[in-house]
Amino acid sequence: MINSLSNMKNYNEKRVRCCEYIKALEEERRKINVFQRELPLCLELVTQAIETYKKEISEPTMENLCGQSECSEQTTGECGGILDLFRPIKHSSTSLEGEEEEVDVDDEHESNETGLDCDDKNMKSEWLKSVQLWNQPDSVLSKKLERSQQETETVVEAINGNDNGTTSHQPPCYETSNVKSGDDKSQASISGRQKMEAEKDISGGSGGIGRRKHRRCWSHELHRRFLNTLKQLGGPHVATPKQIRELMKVDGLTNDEVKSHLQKYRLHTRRPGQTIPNKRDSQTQHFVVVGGIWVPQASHSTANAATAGETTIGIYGPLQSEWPSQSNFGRTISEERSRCSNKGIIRCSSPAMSSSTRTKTKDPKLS
DNA sequence: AAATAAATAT
DNA sequence: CATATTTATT
Repeated sequence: MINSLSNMKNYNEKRVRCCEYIKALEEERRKINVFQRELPLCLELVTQAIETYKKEISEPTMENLCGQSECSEQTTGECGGILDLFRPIKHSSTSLEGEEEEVDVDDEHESNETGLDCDDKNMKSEWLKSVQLWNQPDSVLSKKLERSQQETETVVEAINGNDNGTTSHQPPCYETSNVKSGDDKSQASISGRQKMEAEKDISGGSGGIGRRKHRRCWSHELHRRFLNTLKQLGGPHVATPKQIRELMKVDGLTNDEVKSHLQKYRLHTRRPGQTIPNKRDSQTQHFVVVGGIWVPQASHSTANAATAGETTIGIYGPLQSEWPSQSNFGRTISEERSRCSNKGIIRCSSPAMSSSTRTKTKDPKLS
């Protein structure tokens, strides 16, 4: 008797929780709806989850007796139900594809990113294209929900820049808002942000205008996209910031940001490793600096390859995963420059001439 | 305190 | 648009 009673009670409780959960899920779904295009699977997942739960509470058959399964353990994460849901659906992908642009040709290489790809892999066909990538509308900071949200969040964040949740180091990503050392969630982050903005008030004084722009965080995903775009445009040296930005179709991304990133990339992107074995050609080493990098003049296609962009991997090597972790750069370039002018070495920097050459009609191939 | 990503200035 | 310099963050 008692037993059944407590069971009953138990069940009711569960039911209530389920309802709450469903509600939360629905709300969630509303939010993701915006991303319909880019996160169709997420949407689907959530939808299915909702349906499932609804079904569950509408037909209270045996589980109440068994007293376990379903929502009960949502707290501990990985509510079995949901997970189960995930599995089957997950692979179903493929359903959507198509879409307008499929900028993503690529990937021959890259993405060794251990952890985070999985999902990424599946839906990577195309992610957002006109979605707000960063500055979350801050209005709604949903954090009421646990796991399920994290799933979606993870995806978004991957793009958005903060790759927490999944693996990943902690690359210097200091977007104004979140996650520093993993503690200041929710409220803290908000106040933090506000404070920051207040402090950001450079310009000294009165106006309050002229606060510095918030830093854009180039997440892996974003960078990946950047790279792809770059590739499409024919290499870092022929691609121009504007083109890149346009091709990337990432909402909110500005020319300047792209420009800056491109600059950094160009800087970094010339790893000395392996590019110039230079052991060959023991004679005088005639070097040409092409696009800022040293290159043995001897080789036939030198300029060709370089200017043509097109997989100048030999030279720009690391178009792949990441650019050389970090090392010296920067200062060296100017030094090199000056040196070459001094020594009288031929320097044919493509960008220089390209700027004049290329105007509307970009034709890098044509030297 | 050095290193570096990003913003801004030329 | 390319580079140089400054600023901000870790």
